[in-house]
Amino acid sequence: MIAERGLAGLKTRDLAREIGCANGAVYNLVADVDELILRVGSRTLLRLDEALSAAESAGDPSPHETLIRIAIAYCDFAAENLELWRALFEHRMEADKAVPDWSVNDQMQLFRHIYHPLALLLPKRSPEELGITARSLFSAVHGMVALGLEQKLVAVPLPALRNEIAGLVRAMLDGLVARARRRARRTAAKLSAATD
Amino acid sequence: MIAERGLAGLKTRDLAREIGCANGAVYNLVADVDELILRVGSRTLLRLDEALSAAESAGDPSPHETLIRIAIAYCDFAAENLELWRALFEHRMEADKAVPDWSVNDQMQLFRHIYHPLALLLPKRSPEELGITARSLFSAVHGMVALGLEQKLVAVPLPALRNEIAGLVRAMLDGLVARARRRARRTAAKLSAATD
DNA sequence: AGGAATCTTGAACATCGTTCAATAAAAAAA
DNA sequence: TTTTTTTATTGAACGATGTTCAAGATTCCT
Repeated sequence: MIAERGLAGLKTRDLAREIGCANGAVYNLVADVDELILRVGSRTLLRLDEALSAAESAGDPSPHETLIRIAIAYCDFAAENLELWRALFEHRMEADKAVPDWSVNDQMQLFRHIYHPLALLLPKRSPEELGITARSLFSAVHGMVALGLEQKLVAVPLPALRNEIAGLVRAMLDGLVARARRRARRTAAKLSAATD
Repeated sequence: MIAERGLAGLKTRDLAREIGCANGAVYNLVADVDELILRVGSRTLLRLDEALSAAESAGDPSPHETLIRIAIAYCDFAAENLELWRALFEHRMEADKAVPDWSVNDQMQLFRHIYHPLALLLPKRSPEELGITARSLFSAVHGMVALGLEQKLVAVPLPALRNEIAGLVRAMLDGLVARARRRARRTAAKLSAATD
C-alpha cells in the first residue's frame, strides 16, 4: 500500500480489509503503524543494500568508478521504488518515542558501501574521518536524488539527473584526492626542510 | 507553533485558542492548513534569503569562498530555525492539489545565490548548465544539512558539520574547475592539432 | 472432552481537519 | 436614527483515522 499510494495513503482500515481481517487485528501483528512503517522500511533497506552491492562489484573496480556506480544505483533505486524510498525518510516518530535498535542498524549498514572504496581512495585518513566523509558523501548524493525526484518543482528527466550526479560525485572525489595530495606534499616538504 | 512544536504539533484548535477565536474562524484567514503552512514557509524562505544574501556579500569576494560561506550560512540557518526549516521540506500536498505559483516562485529564488558565484567560477558554461549545476550544488549541501541535523541517527556536533560541509563544497568546486580546465585544454589541443 | 490460552471481532473512544446553520457585528441605505 | 444588507464569528456536528477493549470464537494442551 505504501508503494502504491505513499505513506499518507496507508490507512489501517484499508490495510485490514486488504489482508482480510478486522481493523483491530492489525495490532496483533504490529504494535503501531510506526512499527509497521519501520518494518517495511527494513525490507526496503535490504533491497537497497542488494542494489548497491550489485553496483559495487559490477564493472570497473577503481574506487572512483565504483563510487560513481553506487551513486547512480542509489538514484535508480529511488526512482524505481519512489514511494517506498520516500517512506524511509518522510516518516518521523513522535518526539518521545525512540527508533528501535534494529531499525537504526539497518540504516547504518548503508554507509559501508561507500566506506570501502573511499578508504582505497584516501588511504591516509583515519577510520573516523573516513566514516564522516562517507556519511557526507552519501548525504550529498541523497540530497541530489531527493530534490531531483521532487517532480513538483522542476521536472528533471531521469537521465539528466543521473548525469548530474555522476558529474558532481566525480568532482567531489577529484577535489578530495587533490586536497589529500596537496596535504601529503606539504607535510613531505616540511619533513625534508626539517631534516636539512 | 510550527517553530515550537514542529509541523506535526500544529493543530487548528490550539491555533484558534492562541489567537483568540473559535476554531472555525481560522478558515476566514486561510483556506486550508496547507495554505497556512505554505504562508509560513514563505516567511521562512524570505528570512533564509536574507541570511544567504548577507553571507554572499560579507568577506572574501572570490567565488570559491563566497559559495562556501553561503553553504555554511544555509547550515546555520537550518540549525537556528530547525522546525521552520524542516517544515519547508516535510510538508507534502495531497496528490491532486497543486502548489500555488507564489509558493513555487519563493522556492526558485534561492538558487540565484548560488548561480552568480558559480557563473564566475565556470565562465564557459551556458546559463542552462549553470542553472542545473547550481541546483545540484544546492541539493548536495541541503542533503548534508538535512541528514546532519537529523539527531536521531548519529549526533554530529554543529561545528563538525560545518567543517564537513565546507570541506566537501570546496572539494566539489575544486573538482568542477579542474574538470572545466581539462576540458578547455583538450579542446585547445584539438584546435591546434587541426590547424597543423 | 474440558479448560486455558490465544486470536478475532467490531463497536467505541479520542483526536484531527473541515463544514455550516445560527447568531452577532458591522456597514450601508433609508 | 432606524432599517436593511452584508460580513464575521461561533461552536456544534461530520467524517476520517489510529487505537483500545470487552465479548465471543478458535485453537491447543492434557
